[in-house]
Amino acid sequence: MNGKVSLKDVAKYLGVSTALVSYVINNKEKEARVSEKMAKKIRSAVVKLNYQPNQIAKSLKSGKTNTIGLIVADISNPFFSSIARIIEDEARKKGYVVIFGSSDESAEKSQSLIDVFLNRQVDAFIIAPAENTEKQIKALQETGLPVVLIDRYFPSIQVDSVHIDNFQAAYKAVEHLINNGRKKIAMMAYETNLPHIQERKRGYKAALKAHGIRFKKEWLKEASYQNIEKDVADKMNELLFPELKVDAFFFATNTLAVESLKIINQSGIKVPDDLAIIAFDESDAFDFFYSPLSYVSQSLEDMGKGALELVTARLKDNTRKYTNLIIKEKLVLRKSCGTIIKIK
Amino acid sequence: MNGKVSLKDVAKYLGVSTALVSYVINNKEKEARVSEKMAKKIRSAVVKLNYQPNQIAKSLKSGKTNTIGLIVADISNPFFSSIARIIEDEARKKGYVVIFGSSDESAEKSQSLIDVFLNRQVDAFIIAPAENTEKQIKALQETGLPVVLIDRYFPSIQVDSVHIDNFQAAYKAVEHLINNGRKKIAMMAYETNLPHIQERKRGYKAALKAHGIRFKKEWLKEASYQNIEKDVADKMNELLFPELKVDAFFFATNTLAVESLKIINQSGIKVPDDLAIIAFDESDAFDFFYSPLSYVSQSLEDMGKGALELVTARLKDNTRKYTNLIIKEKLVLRKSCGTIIKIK
DNA sequence: CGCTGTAATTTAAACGACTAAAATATAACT
DNA sequence: AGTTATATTTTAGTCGTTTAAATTACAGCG
Repeated sequence: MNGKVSLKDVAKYLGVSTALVSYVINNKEKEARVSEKMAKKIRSAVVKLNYQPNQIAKSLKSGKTNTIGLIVADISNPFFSSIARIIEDEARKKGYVVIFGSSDESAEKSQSLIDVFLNRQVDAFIIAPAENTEKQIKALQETGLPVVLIDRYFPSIQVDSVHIDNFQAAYKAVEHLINNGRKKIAMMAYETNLPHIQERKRGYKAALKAHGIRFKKEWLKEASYQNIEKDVADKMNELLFPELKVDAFFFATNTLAVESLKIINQSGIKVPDDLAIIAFDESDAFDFFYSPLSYVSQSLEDMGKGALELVTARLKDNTRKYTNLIIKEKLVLRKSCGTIIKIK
Repeated sequence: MNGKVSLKDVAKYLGVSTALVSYVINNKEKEARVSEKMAKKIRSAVVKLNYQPNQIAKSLKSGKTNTIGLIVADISNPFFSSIARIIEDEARKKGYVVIFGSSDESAEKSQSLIDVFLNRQVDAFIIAPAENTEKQIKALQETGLPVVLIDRYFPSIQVDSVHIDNFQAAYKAVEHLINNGRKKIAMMAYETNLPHIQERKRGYKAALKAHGIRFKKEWLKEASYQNIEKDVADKMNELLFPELKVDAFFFATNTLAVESLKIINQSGIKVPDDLAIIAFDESDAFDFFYSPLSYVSQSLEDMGKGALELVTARLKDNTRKYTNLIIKEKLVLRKSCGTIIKIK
């Protein structure tokens, strides 16, 4: 049946000890002073028997599984699956395998995933943390395992992370709307205390203020992650009906944007004439919306590669100081903002 | 540092043997006749010391890793990441963890992923197989591990699989175009011998034939996966310029459709007036294209759940006969086909 | 008190690899 | 031949768990 060939089988086949075979397989012949011809014999037996080392056994001995645990909000969201793809590629290049899980923005699921991965003895974690998981992350770090946060972060704890400057990105996006002559600018965000969203809100408000626009409470709409479809519809409608109360919209994430665009599409409102739009992240929907969306683009490649680098750096030296790798964002401008109205 | 508590630690703490602790932890007190009060003592020590079993060690002993290897063409494609999400959820419910990899439609990458996963001792494979990997799949099966193919399949080998009836789905899609009065219907497919694509082509041709339309070779366009952007652009242009040579298009996958829509968007061609469209799978792009696309929808939920069921069924009984689980597809009709012209 | 039967616990081997240390073989010198 | 040095190979313990088999403890009984 399961003709799994073990080290012992190879040794038995040749009538030698397993130690010899192990040395040769791991290219330790020099240190272990294995004779040339024995090494040759072993190598050919390994090929002939098609011996494949059992990683589980190796892991037990070495304490290393060469596995990275990846936790994101939802792997089916293209933003995360694209990152996952990059992390997967980079990880494999370095001999790692990735196991993944989706937290659905729930602290409980997050903890349960962490526990499962811990029991599986992953060597490191890459996490886009959910709300209220600071303590989890802190505790996880105290196990001594490398933990790298992506996309989101917690200023309150010392931990490696990769993310953009969300304040600045939001500021620039909103400023662009203002420079295009918009004065009543709404924002759709998540109802969350996650710092990256808070920063985006802060950037939004700061841009308004810097340009002498008085922020109005009713401009800032927040949807809950668990109930996004209904929430977005309700909140959007508050601003769109009975009459359009704003002249621009800033969407804090791609999902929020996509959901909102559905409402806008049904509403008869004209983008960018009646309403200018700028969003966060990317989506096929942004390209195919009748007035292609401007958006803040984050380099997922930089994020994924950065995360892997931080992981490997810490695996090498767990005493190094924590790094917040800030990747740069980019404003991609298209039709949805209208043309720039020069401000003298 | 890594204050990992082992069975032995718990045993030492209580001054008993590891066997006792193991029995209690695994709820084998009855069979092993562990005394009530010893069981209680052990349980509380386990809690107090926060003992977490080392899955690696368990796996070595049991030969089971409770891990499923998932191989798809590209995890960043929403079609696959959505399936991955469902498989992940189902797997975790059953105590499994998922490790994944993207083959990029390359037989070599596929083999290398299989090898990596084999060495990791995964308990089962779920694979959307790449072109020319029949032998790999066959060989993999011969190891005795459960293998379930999703989305794609190989009639030439006996293996569990979950997929739609691609012939029928394509047939119905194309027939719908014909019923809407279209007569010159093109298809964009992949340049591949993968049976599911072949079936879609066969369905396309059969539908034409059944309705008395003579298939023209130049209507069937094929793009290579590796060079999709350029290929799609070139092939589309052949049919769109200098003048539009067809009145409808059938796209064999979501990616092909999205790439093609980009060309159509630039071309000034009107959908559905000049050109009717029907596609496969789903995409945000289909919803936001100015003339929302009709498409063949596959239930990814059924596919993912079905795959897990086949896996677990075979884990239970490896002698059961192979099952091809055919899930049903659904034609979602929207603007891109125009209105139905009744055929008396 | 010695015997027996059952209850409770421990021992020890095993999973498959790695590796320090011990053992043996071979060669090189007196 | 005996000694020593060097080359080569084997032994045995370990990682953390499981579990069949062996051992020990204890209660009941004549």
